[in-house]
Amino acid sequence: MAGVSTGTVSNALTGKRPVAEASHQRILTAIAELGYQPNLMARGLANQRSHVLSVVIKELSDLGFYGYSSALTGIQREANRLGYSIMLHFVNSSAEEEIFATLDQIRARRADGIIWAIHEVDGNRDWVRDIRPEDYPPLTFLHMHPDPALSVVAIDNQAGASLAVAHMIEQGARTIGIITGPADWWESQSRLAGWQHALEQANLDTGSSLVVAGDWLAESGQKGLETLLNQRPDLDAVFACNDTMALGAIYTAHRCGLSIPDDLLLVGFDNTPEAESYWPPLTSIHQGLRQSGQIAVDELHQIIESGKNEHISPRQHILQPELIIRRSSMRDKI
Amino acid sequence: MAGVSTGTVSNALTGKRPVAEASHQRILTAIAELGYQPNLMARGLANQRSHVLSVVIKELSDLGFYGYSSALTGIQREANRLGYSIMLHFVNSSAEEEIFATLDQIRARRADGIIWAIHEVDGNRDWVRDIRPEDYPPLTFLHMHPDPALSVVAIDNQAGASLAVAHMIEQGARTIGIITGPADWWESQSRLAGWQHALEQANLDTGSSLVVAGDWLAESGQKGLETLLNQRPDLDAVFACNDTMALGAIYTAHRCGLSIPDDLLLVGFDNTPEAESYWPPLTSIHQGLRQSGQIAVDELHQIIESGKNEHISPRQHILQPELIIRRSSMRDKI
DNA sequence: TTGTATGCGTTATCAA
DNA sequence: TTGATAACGCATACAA
Repeated sequence: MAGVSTGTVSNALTGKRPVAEASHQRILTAIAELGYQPNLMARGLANQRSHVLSVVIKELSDLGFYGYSSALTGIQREANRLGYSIMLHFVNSSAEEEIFATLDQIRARRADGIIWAIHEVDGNRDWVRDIRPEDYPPLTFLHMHPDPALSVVAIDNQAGASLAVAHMIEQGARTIGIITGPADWWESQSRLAGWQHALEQANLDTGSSLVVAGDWLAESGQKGLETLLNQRPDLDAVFACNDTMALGAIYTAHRCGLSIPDDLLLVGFDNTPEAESYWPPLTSIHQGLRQSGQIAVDELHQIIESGKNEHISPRQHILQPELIIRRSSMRDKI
Repeated sequence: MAGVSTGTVSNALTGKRPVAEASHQRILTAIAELGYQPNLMARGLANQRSHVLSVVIKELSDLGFYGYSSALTGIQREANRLGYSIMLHFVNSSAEEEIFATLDQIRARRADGIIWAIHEVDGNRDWVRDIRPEDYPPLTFLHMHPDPALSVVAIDNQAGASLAVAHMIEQGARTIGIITGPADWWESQSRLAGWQHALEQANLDTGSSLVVAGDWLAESGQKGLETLLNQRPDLDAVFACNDTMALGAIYTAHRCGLSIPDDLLLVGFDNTPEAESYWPPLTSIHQGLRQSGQIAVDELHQIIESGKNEHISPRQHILQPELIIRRSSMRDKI
């Protein structure tokens, strides 16, 4: 008799109930011969558990890829370790229409959890207030404004920006401009606040002529520095809110015959792998993006495993960034 | 009576059979009230169709993110349009162990199709020969060596490289070095062949002292140009096989006091958004990565819809890249 | 230790 | 046009 019942096969595969060694062997060889693969849709249906994590990000095009890519790497590694598959969703606008279309898709797929990693823009997280939590799987927000009512994993952007600016002050800078991201992004606001805080600590100018908004792309860094130089001929340092815009600023400095760091100090944010090959090599703020992705998965996994009925109180994970010093900010060259 | 049978609900939602207007309305309002979402796992189980596409890429960390990110964007857009969800899988090594673990996961999830977008390295696609095709869903290879027996969407890397080199020859270059990617990558080999072809056409030197291998990262571009300059003091142009390594080459040129383009012409590959903010702005080869992702999805969709039993003969899509000229390669400045 | 029966949420078949 | 009923492939409670 080659036959074994389906129940026994199930037990052999999941190991939830003991199976005789003989049967176990027969099942294994049969599986190998037939090229059998368990159907995870059926299993999910029976278990009410899909072992799928939905990750929602903004469309990667145009935008800096580095942030999303790094976070995704951390997410994927940890998810894989814990036995989850990753479903990827893109959202482009802040239109509620699109957001709810995505959420519906996630619900329909019965994902076990959601990592919401859309950069926060004024008001584009309001939908959370409007939904019935019991309709959705556990939800963790990645790289967004901490909120005690929600599960959030984020970088301390303000502290990072302060780190950058304080460092330039220490190097002797007195008139420090900033090229921010779009004004409605939380990250922009947070880094701007950090810049301002560090300057106030040192009693330095924080006037609006020192602030210009970019859009994270290199070209806006070019124009940003142009504008700053026009507004403040006495400018002696710049904090660019990401490395890509810093690259644009370097471009403009070259074009204007200004030497970095001799005439102008420069610090970026992100610490992309390329930053050390800029000319000059760029001082930058390192965020633990991979780590934050990992933490988000762990957090979610914990909530999922807990049964989520016992209403775990949401946790806030705030990671501290780190200053990586390179030549672009060193007044006295080595 | 508020009751309608499940079958009618199914028909109302899928529209596969006519439903009375009255019932239809009642169903719609009930759905809205209850916050009902169809269970796609159950639907998939019944339909033998998951409406999931599995995308397999190499882990993004360290590697240049640009290529994968762009392709992923194209894939996601088209998949979304056609009603597929995207499952993302990472593979790191060429170990068959890891490859088959990934393939097993995909099979277990019953994906409708696979986009295999791991950069090809010597022999790491051999597994295709060992599998029984009937065990797997339709499979399309993205950015790999065309193979008449397989469905492939790729860029013509050789043509792109030739474009780059021919352009520099036209600008007056006579001793043109190349910084390739890792020697075992198909892309590297292909671009190297294009470099060689263009030089032979013009009866120029293709000696091994003009070739140095990088690893796609900026730092290898730095060292690459150093090596080339040591080996060939007469070097007057360089083709870097991606923009990131070109950035490294620019670094070294600056460090050595060489002017690009006055002393050295430089062309990259990828045409990343940052390339135009390098100093000098970088001439580069534009690949239609987003488009190739889209084509891969369309291709797959077509095979899936066809029922795949009628053995569609696999198609090869080869996209032609494009030369984007910027200052780094212009002998006579404007 | 193993087989049998039932349910998971959907679609499809067949009557009504 | 609709309602019952049997798959789909797995897990599980209950018997054996």
